[in-house]
Amino acid sequence: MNIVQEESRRDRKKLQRRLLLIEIARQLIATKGLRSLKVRDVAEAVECSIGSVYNEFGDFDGLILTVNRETVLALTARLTAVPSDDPLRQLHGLADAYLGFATEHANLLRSLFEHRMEDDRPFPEDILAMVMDAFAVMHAPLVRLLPDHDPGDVALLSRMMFSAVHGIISLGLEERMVAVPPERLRERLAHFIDTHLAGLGIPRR
Amino acid sequence: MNIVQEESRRDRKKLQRRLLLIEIARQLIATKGLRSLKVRDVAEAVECSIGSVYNEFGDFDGLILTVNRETVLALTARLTAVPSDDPLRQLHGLADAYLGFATEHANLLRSLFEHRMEDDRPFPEDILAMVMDAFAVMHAPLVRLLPDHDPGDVALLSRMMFSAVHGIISLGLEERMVAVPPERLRERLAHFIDTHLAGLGIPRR
DNA sequence: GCCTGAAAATGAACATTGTTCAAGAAGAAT
DNA sequence: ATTCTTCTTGAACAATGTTCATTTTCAGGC
Repeated sequence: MNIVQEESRRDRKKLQRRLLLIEIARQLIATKGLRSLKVRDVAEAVECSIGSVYNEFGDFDGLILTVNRETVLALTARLTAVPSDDPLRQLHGLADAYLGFATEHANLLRSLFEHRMEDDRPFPEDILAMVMDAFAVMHAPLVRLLPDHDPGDVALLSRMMFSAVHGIISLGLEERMVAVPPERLRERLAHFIDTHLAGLGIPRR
Repeated sequence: MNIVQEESRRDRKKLQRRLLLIEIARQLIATKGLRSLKVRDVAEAVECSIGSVYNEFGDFDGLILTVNRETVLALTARLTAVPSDDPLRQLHGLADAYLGFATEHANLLRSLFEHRMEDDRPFPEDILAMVMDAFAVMHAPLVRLLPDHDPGDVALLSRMMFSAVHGIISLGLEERMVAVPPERLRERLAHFIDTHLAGLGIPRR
């Protein structure tokens, strides 16, 4: 046997199907919500047996977590793509990017934040770390805007600011408990950030 | 038969059990999380049949929603109890009160915000309204602090501010994705509010 | 106290859905 | 072609929400 990983026909098919399973599951979550996701629906859509889902992901949570993992990655990618030339504009861009992502992928984001593990099984460390990373995106621009502040304070501030944005958006987008009208959300978010920055001593432009 | 509601023995027992069912369900949610709540566990703990749970609440969601309804009421009571003599102190008190409630009843609050209806059944209007009410508690003190602002703006601002606090707390309390260390949360929240108020032109004390 | 009709309680049976695993199919190695 | 490993399958099982025919309870009238 070759030491080098060979791309056997079997492996290719297996990977292919793994990707398909994830894609189908994602679409089902995105369109009908996490609660409506059923193993049998996924298996049928992919035209494979129920057992194969288990072979691939261990259990149903495994599939959900895989989708959630990719959701954080997509979110991070979107946040990272925000131009960083101007720190002030970057902060607004980050809030906008999050709002955009939350609008387009409401159910996927909900799945990420609302999914609970069975029993008391621990939440996967890697997803934790990825979410933490995503919530730290405001750190860099804030460091540039507040060069004289204590680094620890800025680190905390950046996560709080993004958590605040998250709270405003996630509640604002719940059609059910509209804390803020959607159409105004964007401008209001920008205003909110400006106000907070002003409180930090950064002049409005 | 009397027109006046008579308190028959039957009615008393029924009400008694209804209260017990709710209490048990609440404790189970509070200690083991919404996902671990099972009809059979509740029925067994109350020593009644499964069917009685259905007679009382229609379906399982009905029981959960009843618990959630009482959770909003408890939250609102706690927020309303915050002294309102000094608007600035009141704002801090409201954030503290929410933090306290979220700390003591983490799972109940999660149940309120994370529970999704089966299929596409609509979320009960009354709970929506109650949550909206709870999220408007910052309105009164902000009106006093910003007497010259547009009333509509203040209404939006108050909901955004509370949503922000909600976001910071709910993420901060997730042991799993600690955006902000719990012990610092309290002081940091106060600081966050002060900064935002400063941005609104209200001098720090 | 007994009878009777309405209301409630019961829990076995059913429906849905996550999970397991023995048997078989498919492919790789020789 | 044969063997050996690995993967796939889906029937069976387990857990859990839901229903409903039957039984029990009990208020009201006699």
